[in-house]
Amino acid sequence: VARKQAEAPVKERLSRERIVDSAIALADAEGLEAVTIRRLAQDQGVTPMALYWHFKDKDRLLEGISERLLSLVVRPAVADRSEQPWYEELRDLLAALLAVLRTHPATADLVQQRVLLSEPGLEIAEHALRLLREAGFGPEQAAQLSGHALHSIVTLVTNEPGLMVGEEEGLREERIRLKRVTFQALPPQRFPFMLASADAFTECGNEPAYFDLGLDLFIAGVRAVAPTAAG
Amino acid sequence: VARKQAEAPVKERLSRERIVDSAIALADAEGLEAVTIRRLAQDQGVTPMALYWHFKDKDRLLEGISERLLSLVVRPAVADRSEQPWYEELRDLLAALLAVLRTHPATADLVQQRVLLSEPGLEIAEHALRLLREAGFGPEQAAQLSGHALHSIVTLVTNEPGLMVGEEEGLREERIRLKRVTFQALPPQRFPFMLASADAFTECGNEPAYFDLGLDLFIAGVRAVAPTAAG
DNA sequence: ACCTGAACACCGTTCAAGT
DNA sequence: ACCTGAACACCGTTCAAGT
Repeated sequence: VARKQAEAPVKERLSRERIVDSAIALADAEGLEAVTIRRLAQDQGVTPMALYWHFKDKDRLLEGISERLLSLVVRPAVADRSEQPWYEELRDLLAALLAVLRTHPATADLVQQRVLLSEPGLEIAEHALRLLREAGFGPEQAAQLSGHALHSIVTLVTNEPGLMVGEEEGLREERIRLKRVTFQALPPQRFPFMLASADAFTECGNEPAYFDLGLDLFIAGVRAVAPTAAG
Repeated sequence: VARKQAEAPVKERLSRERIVDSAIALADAEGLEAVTIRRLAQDQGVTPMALYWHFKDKDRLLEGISERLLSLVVRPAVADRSEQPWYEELRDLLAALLAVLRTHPATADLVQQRVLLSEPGLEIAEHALRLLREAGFGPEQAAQLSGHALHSIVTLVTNEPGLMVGEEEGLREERIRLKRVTFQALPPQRFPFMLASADAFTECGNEPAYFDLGLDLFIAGVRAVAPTAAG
């Protein structure tokens, strides 16, 4: 049997799994725009066209990434309704998704656009729909709200202030400083509230509070527009 | 003075305004991915590098598009608080933004990422912040919620079911039909709720209701998490 | 001030061919 | 079954040069 090489470009066999693995790692390290067919091939020590044997085209590869990440989501168990209302289970479901996406922020947008194209994504959607129907929403509203739920989570991850995936070491502080300076240069009489919030736009002071407010906002909204008094 | 040509590639002078005009028109017609430096140059009957005189790089051009669209937003007048609560004015503000973005759905994501980089964008943000502060939120929460507000609007526009920018004439029906078939092929015992919502995922039955629910959801959420009893 | 020409370093993808 | 080589039609961008 072939011995595993010690150094960088490990040359086992290529496979869908290996490609998706390295694609996610690359996105985490350098951002989604670094994930190109040619770059992945290079990292695997292989010709770009080799990837086309395993994926029809780049879009299918991105689908593969999305599927993998969604499969990592640990959905909450179906709760006993006498112990936990629908909106708490919904919050747990969204929190589970949030936990995965926070680990791979660069891929969040990717996942969002492809949830309904993979089994694990469909299962999450089905779960959300079930809870929303329980809340009294019709099929159309439940569909729309499940989409908004997903999008709220993605927004939280991708728009966290001060976060920027695939950034050079040490550049972060400089970028934040520069952004802060830009904001503070705004005319105070015209933009007093922007100035007051300048810090909050440039850096996330309190991560747990940030994510909690995001989840609360969505859950509170759904409960408020829910038809049943149960909400 | 030079007479205006009747036929397609109108050859007046190039300018930032003309470039932005044609970029928006192109995005509307064929989607944002069609908006390339080279394509824009070709449509203007000019060399690609000609554009670099007017814009430092493509990112600045996209900023120009964003600024233009945000300048089209007609913000509501500052209301008398005894007649209109803060959340109604906020809803009007978001509805004004929504109206513009619905006209150019392909550019919605673009605008979202660049609001704080243009004067008109900053004015909209300032307006939203003022209302949120009135509601009792602190600078950090107001900043975060203004971001969510914007993102909710963009989501509504870009994720409207059945909508897809820059699509060939007549391909829409075929694509929707195919999507519907895919959904209906799901195993009914595992995805009963997905099946029940299949139509809602593929096509928007009721546009006004769709947009109203989206706005209601956000406004209700903000009111619910607002610190003051006034909400 | 405004635009061109030629070149560079990238993309995704096809197609025929190798083993 | 799995991968390579060569080619095509695209990108954004730089740099020197023209008028």
